Amino acid sequence: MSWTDERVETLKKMWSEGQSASQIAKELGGVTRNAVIGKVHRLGLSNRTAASEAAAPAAAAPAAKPAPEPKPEPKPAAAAPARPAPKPAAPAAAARPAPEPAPKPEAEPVTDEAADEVVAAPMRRQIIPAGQPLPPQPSANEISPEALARVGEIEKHAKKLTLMELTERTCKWPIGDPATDDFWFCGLPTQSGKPYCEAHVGVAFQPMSSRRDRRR
DNA sequence: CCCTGATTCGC
DNA sequence: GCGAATCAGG
Repeated sequence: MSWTDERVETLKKMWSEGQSASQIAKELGGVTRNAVIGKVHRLGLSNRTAASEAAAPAAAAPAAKPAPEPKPEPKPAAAAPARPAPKPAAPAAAARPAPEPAPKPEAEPVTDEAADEVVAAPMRRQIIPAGQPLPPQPSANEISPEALARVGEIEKHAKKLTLMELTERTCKWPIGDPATDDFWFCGLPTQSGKPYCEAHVGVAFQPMSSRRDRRR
């Protein structure tokens, strides 16, 4: 596989959308995340709004180099992308990982004002309607209130992954209405071997006894 | 252990 | 230019 214009375009798009290198690699196919990262750097579009600031936040600093070499390499590097903001074309198009949106609502959700605190994260996920009544969940009326309560709680922290973002270790519990944009997968860490996170395993797999005992 | 991105360097 | 290997952080 080579970097055709088309593939590069996809790369640029996804990278600017905040997709991880591995996700982009999967999407493109035929390349590893290393290849993607390598290309990203070669394209000079490395820093995309301080993604993880883990390493090399000041990599762009030209003077940061001790430069023991006799020849001081120019090193373009920076180029200051200064994107004019990625046009919020589609409202709920891509699922943004949203660092820490909700403070922690107590009981009733729904109240979700756009607490626009302009800090370091420019790309804030559009929080749309919110608090929709959950679509019919499997056997919801036969599940222990405790389990349901836990699900309700953890779903507030759901990572809201799209179908493509699911991996073997992300909870595949669907949330919302598949017919609309208001749909995502839980995405929290799976219970190990299970397809769901702990809370969702609780509602997905019920002990027989539990079901019988609560027979009406 | 899973994941991230960054960097190096032989090809 | 490319990307595996490696590094480093979460």
